[in-house]
Amino acid sequence: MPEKPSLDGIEAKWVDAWDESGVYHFDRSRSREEIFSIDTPPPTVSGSLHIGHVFSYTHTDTVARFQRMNGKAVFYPMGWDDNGLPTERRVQNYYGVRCDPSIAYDPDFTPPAKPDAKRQVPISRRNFIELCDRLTAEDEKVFEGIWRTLGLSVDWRHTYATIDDNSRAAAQRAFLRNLARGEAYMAEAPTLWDVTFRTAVAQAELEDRDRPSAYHKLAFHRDGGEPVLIETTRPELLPACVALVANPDDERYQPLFGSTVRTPVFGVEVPVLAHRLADPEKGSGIAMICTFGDLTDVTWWRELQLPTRPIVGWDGRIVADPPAGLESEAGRDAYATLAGATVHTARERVVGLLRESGDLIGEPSKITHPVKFYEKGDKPLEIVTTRQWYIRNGGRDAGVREALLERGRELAWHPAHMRSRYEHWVGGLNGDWLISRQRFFGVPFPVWYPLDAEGNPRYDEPITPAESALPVDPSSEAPEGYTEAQRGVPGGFTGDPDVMDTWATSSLSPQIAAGWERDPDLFERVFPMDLRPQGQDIIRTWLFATVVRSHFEHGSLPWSTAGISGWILDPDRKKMSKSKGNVVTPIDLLQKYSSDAVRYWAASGRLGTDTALDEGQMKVGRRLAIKILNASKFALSVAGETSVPDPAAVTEPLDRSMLAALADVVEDATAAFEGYDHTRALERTERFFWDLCDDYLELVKTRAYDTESAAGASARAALLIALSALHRLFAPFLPFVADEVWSWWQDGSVHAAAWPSTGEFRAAAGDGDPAVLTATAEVLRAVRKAKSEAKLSMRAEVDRVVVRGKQAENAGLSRTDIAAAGRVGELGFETSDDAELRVEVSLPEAAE
RNA sequence: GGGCGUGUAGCUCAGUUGGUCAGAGCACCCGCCUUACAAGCGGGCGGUCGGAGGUUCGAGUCCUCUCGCGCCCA
Repeated sequence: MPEKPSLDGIEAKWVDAWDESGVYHFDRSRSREEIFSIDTPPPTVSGSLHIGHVFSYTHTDTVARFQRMNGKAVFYPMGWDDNGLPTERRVQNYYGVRCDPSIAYDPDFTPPAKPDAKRQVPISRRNFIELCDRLTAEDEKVFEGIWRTLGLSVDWRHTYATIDDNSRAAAQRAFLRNLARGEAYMAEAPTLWDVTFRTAVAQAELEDRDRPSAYHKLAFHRDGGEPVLIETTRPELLPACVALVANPDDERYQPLFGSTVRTPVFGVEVPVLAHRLADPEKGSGIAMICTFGDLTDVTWWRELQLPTRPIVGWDGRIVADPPAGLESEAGRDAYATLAGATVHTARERVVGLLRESGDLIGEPSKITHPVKFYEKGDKPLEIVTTRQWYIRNGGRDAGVREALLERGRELAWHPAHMRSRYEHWVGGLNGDWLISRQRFFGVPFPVWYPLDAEGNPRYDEPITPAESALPVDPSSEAPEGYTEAQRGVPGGFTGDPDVMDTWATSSLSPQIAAGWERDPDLFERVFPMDLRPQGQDIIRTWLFATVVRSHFEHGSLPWSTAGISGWILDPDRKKMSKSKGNVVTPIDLLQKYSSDAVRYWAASGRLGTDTALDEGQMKVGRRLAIKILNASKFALSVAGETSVPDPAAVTEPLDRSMLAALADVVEDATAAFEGYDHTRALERTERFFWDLCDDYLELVKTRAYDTESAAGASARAALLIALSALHRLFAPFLPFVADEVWSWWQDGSVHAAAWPSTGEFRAAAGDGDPAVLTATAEVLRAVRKAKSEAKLSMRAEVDRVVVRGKQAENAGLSRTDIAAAGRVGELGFETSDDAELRVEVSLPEAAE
């Protein structure tokens, strides 16, 4: 026990000690009932950890530590999400390379010594992935160091990365099984498309942003009648117009239904149709349908069975050839002026053409409206018809949707109201999950296509590998029965060029961590997992996708409980996010206040509750940690460092009272943890501890020094029992200081000790009544108050104290302690019917 | 526009199923070197619970409306 306990260096000391002792190692010999498994969120390693990570990962760690002490073997792995676009960018910049899937693998490749971002060296996908592996391995070390410093009780032998061999194999295996069962399919369909990244994006990655735009009023012509006026924000899509549409109940347009009109400038004849989604209140009540301006166009196109006349290409530019149906010479000439232009330029040109022809009615009226963006993109999404892979998710199938909603109801949510986010998302899906991305760094689809005699891929006859061959890279490996020489030649084969969406891999995190099909023994023991901790922002993505995969593959939930952490708000109560630039990194805070202190702040935030970054709370945590050091040192120095206190020695009513109160705290804290309310467990423990220091410790100080009497032995035994409980109760929250003080008088780590059981303390408390301590402390407080008001030292003598009221008897049970702690000469107790305890304090004449 | 959440002392937050529920910590003020802790200890000031109705013997605690804030979805 140190002379002057301190928090300095406590993190390094215990991080090393825990690593050496392996106290957090998962014991895989235990059966499923004795295991608590956690599907830890894999943080994105291409970014940096921020204080929000510390917040939610601390929540999980308190649960892990509680469960471990509660007798469970805790399976607590850590993953790194290095798969996807953010890493792709980071590797490009870091090494000065870029991925070109057409290049062959070079086993001897070394990256440029001096990376030049402007002259990136093209390399094969396999080389690129190797660099990703190399860089992320370094990044992961940094992350692991921070997590260890924070005190996460992860078993560092169980880590995975979403791009490593096991993850790629798992993602490909799951996909092949989805494919075999018909849960995955390829389709050529209108797809939301980011023109910057030139990739498809999924519904879950969309984001609405308000953008300035303008309604343009256009005149469509018809033979022998007034022109039909429509309003559109996208006049450049006029050549892609396939119909006009109005609401079937709209009397203004009923006469036109079934007739045709001609588009201005381009002179294409299109039908006027009726559809319920046409809003009579919007604009003129009649709209043009283009292929494709927005998702409503896609609905109309599908339901009204309209032709496809796309004009926007993968690069976001107007394609060279005019669409079918645009046949007039004037129309083709007009179109020629648009070919190759960006959407923006095309709009200006079409408006110009409309002005010339007189078909633009009035001036465009400016508006602001929400436009769909890829969440990582900065140009509006276009809709392009492409061939993509999908996984069914209930977006087009009521049966699957209902089954997934039922899974959501099976899951225990903390807090419970988070379930509604899941339900709304699942209920609002409007299509299946698009999982293919036209990117390089990700898990490739394990699929090849035979080429016919003309060299065209036979998409309907995909070639798949055996599961034992996984992971495969179809861009650098030939399928079974083919040689590399047959790649890309007629009669040969071609690899699927796409990679899977990151979520298609991370949605398998429980399977990846649990050794699905790789370590069946482990899988049996930990899956389905107990807890999925995560943020509320990714319920619709990560949580939902994980449920989908598990539902199809295992016919079960992937875990029984979801614990959803809230946001971290900056001091101005704004959500902390990279894009807002208000992100705080944790390192400085950990150093300034200590890891325990930062954890204290984090643990003060309940699941699902947004919490402000509050250094004041960290200060409080630091003080608590220091107080635990000091109080423990004091108690141990008075009571001796006997590691096995004798409950039978606790005979004094005050001591038994304290232990009875402690038993209540243990009961409460245990129940709170079991209900995923870690904050309540902390609050109860902390409250008890401060009261113990302020009142009980002061009351028994003198008595505890008395080594002659049974009363002294009673105090010392009670102190040790309380200390033993408190060290363990604080362990999930303040693991460093808890193990430090535990080590002063106990063998082994507190983190391997048994969680305090209520019975243990009820037995020691015997007939103890918490009211005794409460009443006694109240008397002591009254004495202090009198001294404080008289501006006296707490050591000042008191002539006489008289206590009256119902509780006087309780307080009287510890009269010698009151006399000693308050330095009271004469002490009188009068039990009366007064509910209130009244304390009269007579100070020496001189002081009054 | 819809959904979910939230609004309690200057600040950060507790307040189970309606009846000592008006609390804690921080901050502030006044004291105290009391041999575990002065990065300590003791004491005190401070809000009628966003607003308006309603149910009830009784409502931060239930209902309705309303205002503000956050997030998600349109």
